[in-house]
Amino acid sequence: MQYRMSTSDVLSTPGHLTSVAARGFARLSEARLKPLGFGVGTLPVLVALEEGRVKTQRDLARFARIEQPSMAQMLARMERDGLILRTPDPTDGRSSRVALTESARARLPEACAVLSQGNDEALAGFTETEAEVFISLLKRLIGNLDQLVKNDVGDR
Amino acid sequence: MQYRMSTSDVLSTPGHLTSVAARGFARLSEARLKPLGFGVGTLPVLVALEEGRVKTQRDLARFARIEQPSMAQMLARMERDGLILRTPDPTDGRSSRVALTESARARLPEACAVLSQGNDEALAGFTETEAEVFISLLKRLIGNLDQLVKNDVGDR
DNA sequence: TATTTGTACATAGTGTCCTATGTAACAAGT
DNA sequence: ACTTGTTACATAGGACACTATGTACAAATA
Repeated sequence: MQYRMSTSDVLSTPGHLTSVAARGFARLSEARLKPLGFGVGTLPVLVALEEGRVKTQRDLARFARIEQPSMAQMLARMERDGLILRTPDPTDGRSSRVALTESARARLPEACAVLSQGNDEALAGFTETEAEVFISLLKRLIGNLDQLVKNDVGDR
Repeated sequence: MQYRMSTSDVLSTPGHLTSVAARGFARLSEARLKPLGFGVGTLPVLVALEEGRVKTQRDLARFARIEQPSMAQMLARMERDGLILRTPDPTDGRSSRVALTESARARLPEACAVLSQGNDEALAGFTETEAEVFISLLKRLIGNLDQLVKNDVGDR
């Protein structure tokens, strides 16, 4: 389309704007979750584990949409911080079963409330429809990006 | 609003979705900029410097919307990689003037084209209006987040 | 059964961003 | 001129993500 990109343009790019928005969310959530002893990246893992449907590192990574090494590192931090426990899987010698600690389980509802609250505040001034449209467009965008990344990066 | 957050909910949260989208953009751009010798985070800096209006670390940080230490680290990497040069500011002993190297300036237009192309592809299937609406909602969201972060984190 | 292929995880190294804190230079007010 | 406050940057340390690569176990196949 446009082979030239000026100062004003870069800042209005979807790529840059989503980055700014994501970092805003992260900073806010970080600040609010810290008193509860959680980090931003841990929440998807905690919620997935709470229901007990997901137990392995592989499934957690797919659920949270991060790569396997990122999840490995995340679980290491979470284990260090007493949020999870890992026990060897009896049926598969390569794998571990991940479980929430009682302490983490106890604090989780509060964290979810805080996060939910933050999302609502971030959407202040949005009508119900606007919020829905925004989410729907975001999901379509993500679908496109998934395809592009798959082709470009040569994943899987 | 809702004090309970189930497995399905977390994934549809604006916070999580923007994070996924931002990482998708980053991975894609990363892969495409790498052959040109640029990283994702460098582009805002390069574009700002190209026009010559912004020269100091402080202004670059404000422009790219990252914190000062992040920009310091970024400039260090860019200097290491031969993208920029720093010369002491004659009028202010604390500050440095940052300038593009010729090599970086030469490769910049190609990088901008690549980035612009990626943004277009990410918006595939979006009507013109949808794209505009999306950007506009994103900006409003960012405005809200800025306020929230300012209050919560206690910036400045 | 032996070999090959695939899967789950670990490790190493890096990029990008953050907060917290220190230091040196400038600017203002007394 | 001197103190005080502000500003620009540096440094330390950590979170969270990625790619690239190695290893051990499982599954499939010859």
